[in-house]
Amino acid sequence: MATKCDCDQYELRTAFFQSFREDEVSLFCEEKVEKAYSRGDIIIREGEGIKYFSYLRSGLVKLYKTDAAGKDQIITIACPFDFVSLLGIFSETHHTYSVSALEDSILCCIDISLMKGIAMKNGRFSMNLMERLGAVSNKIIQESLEIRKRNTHGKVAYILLKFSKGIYDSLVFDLPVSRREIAENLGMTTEGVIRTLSEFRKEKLIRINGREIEILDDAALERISSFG
Amino acid sequence: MATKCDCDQYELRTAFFQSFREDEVSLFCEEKVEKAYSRGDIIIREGEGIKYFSYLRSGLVKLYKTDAAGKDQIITIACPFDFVSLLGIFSETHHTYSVSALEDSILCCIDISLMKGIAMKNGRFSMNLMERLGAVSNKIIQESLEIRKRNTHGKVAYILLKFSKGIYDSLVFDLPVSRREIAENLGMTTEGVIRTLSEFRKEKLIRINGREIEILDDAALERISSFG
DNA sequence: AAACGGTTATGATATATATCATAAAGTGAT
DNA sequence: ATCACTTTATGATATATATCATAACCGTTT
Repeated sequence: MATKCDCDQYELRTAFFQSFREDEVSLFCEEKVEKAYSRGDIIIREGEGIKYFSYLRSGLVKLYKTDAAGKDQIITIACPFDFVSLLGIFSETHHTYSVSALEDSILCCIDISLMKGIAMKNGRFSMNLMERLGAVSNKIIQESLEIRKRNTHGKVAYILLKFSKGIYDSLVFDLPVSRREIAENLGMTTEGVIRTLSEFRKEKLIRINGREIEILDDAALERISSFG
Repeated sequence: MATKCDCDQYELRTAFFQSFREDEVSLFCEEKVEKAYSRGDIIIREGEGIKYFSYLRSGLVKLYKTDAAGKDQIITIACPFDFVSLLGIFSETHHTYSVSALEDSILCCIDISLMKGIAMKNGRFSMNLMERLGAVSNKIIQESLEIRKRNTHGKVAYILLKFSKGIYDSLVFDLPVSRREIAENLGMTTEGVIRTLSEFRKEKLIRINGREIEILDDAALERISSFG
């Protein structure tokens, strides 16, 4: 499951680690491993010790928490080159959320103490990392506020537009999640999500075919998303 | 309004900047200013350019966003030694939220580029900062999830317990916020908050005298908070 | 003291949303 | 192919919550 790093160094340096010194790039690539997961695999379990700093190389994953009653709450859906490790990574010893694969995914993982070691010695890298981690955390906080202020119609319109514009960049796409998972992300019930999607379909805002969605009236969805 | 630094270095080094070198402590203290604000003062306006990195020395502030309709959404309430600057501080050029004083407050501010300069040169400090900023962002995300999963009774119980245990460490305290602000924090209506508080009063869970609250039945509130 | 604006408060009502029940369709395992 | 199980779907109903209306109260200004 784990293979040696095959990232080309160019990508590494531009996308993430512009601030690495040459010897650090080598060290990083030497130590980094890629791990492949299939759709549905659990990648990280809440409560596990933190071993790696990791980011998503390809695929799609969800970050979520499970409460005492066994109900899941999805924190966010992470796209390629998002960090799977959030900020807690340096202040916590154990994961505070679980991660699982929504699509077949490849993660790049590097030993957390090595990561800390490099950050400790290289302020520029540390800053770079802080900027990136900060942007991710910020995005999660913003999105959480955006969802909170909407009613059910606005929430569903919001997430459809997020998939269409933010993730797949297409008016037609396959939902990577079940209606239940959408509900867990939006703080709604599964039936509520299904019903709202059906209503959008009846109003000819979208076409539904199982998990395949086509946005028919983008402007109307935008209106519902920003109004509701 | 702005005065020179008078933090004693011991506090500085232990609470925040354990990792500073001696010359950095001097530089930091040389450049740092304290700013005093009165209850109600707006400290930072959403959209303003980021000039300072700052943390709360004393008092209580709220971080919030104002939407197009003029409605506020409170992101979090920050206590002394919380950072007022969240993670965006290094990835954004402008503030993405406003900050105002709930109580008379003193902020410690340091020029953002100086902060970046020190972080850039001192990896250990940078790591330390990242840990602290990470913990704050993490707390906000966690709290947002906690609030989201509760119904109105659970939400109000949750915030009462937060004030009692998390902030004032007392069963009797003065609410630092209006009912409207509680609503803005919990994603409820003002009337909903007032009504719920009245119900708690009628059920003898709390005593209300204006903004003064006394927790009478802590266990029941805990039950409502974790169940609802 | 009076007038004003905001906050707290409560009731009546409307509406949004969840819950419950049921069923069809899809999915994976044997 | 059949079975078990989950997901999607829809209707009926219950419930939670918001909205609207009104009023008392409080602090501030005139």
